[in-house]
Amino acid sequence: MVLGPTGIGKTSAGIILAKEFNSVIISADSRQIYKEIPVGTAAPTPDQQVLVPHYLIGSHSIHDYYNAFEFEQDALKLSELLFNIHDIIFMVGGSMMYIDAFCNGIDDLPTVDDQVRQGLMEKYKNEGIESIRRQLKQLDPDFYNQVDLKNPKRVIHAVEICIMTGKPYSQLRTNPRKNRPFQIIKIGLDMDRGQLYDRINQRVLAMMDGNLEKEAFGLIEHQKLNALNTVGYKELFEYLNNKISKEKAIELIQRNSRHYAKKQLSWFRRDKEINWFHPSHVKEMIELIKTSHIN
RNA sequence: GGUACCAUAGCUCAGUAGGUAGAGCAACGGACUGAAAAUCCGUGUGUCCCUGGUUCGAUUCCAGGUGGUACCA
Repeated sequence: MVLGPTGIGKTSAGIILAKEFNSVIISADSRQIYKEIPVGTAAPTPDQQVLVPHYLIGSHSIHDYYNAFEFEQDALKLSELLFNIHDIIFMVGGSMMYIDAFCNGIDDLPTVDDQVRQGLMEKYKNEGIESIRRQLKQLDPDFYNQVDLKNPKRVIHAVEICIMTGKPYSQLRTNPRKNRPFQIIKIGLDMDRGQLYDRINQRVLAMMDGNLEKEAFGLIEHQKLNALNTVGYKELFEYLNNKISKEKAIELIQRNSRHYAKKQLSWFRRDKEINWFHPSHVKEMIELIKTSHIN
């Protein structure tokens, strides 16, 4: 498992490692999985994918419904197949919740019906969060006491699950720690924060020199899709809708990418199983894999 | 060279009728169970340019210095 903040160089480090072990890569990236947005997500290029076979890159459409549970299922199925051929396989990505679902498992909850979600969204818009909170307090007082009541998504989702199952959401949250039939070695990539931010800022400029604007322009009719509520696209849609200048959009993409990197580091920091490396220290990573790998 | 104005947080700037200071942005820290590149919460981080003077006390007043800007030469 190679993880780390956006822009740190997971893709190239992962390719070097996978080549070294003559192996393959399963991506753990909630946005590179969509085939329509390779530029803004800095997905591995066709050239890179020739060097090492990649899975779950561009395998889905922005119109598909996808989530962490489905990722867990897809990635587990793939790994089962691939372990028949390879002794070691690599997972490379930075989507925290996807990685967590793959490593530790995630509760099997029903997919939320579109009508239920739409109905609650309407209620939220018209009556405000307080009304959803009251509903949650009634349906699941336990969860009401532990949830972040200021976070609409959390509150709404809990109510959704209560409605879908007819049971309190808190009863369905078992916080699983599933055992996997394979060993997981976690390699985290990190570097000086200022250098990382420089890399991120420059990568955004490189994307703009590339085809990011064209990519976003081509998707403008789908701008409401969740898959496009993504750094790089939401800002460009603002620009293409004449809400902000192009320069402002670029600044915002850079800033939001930095914020995202910080958030990823904040999440990964509390996982004590992660072995941290500078992205250039590939030899040390190989050494770690060789010494900790149990046949 | 002369005159005027300015110098406070990473940046742009407020302010203190003399009691060591605060906004916006940036930054930093955190939460996280099917939307997660999402969503949400928290935190001022400071030789108030330097050296003297007045004062119980100076970032604030005074003098000189340094740097910047504008105008005049």
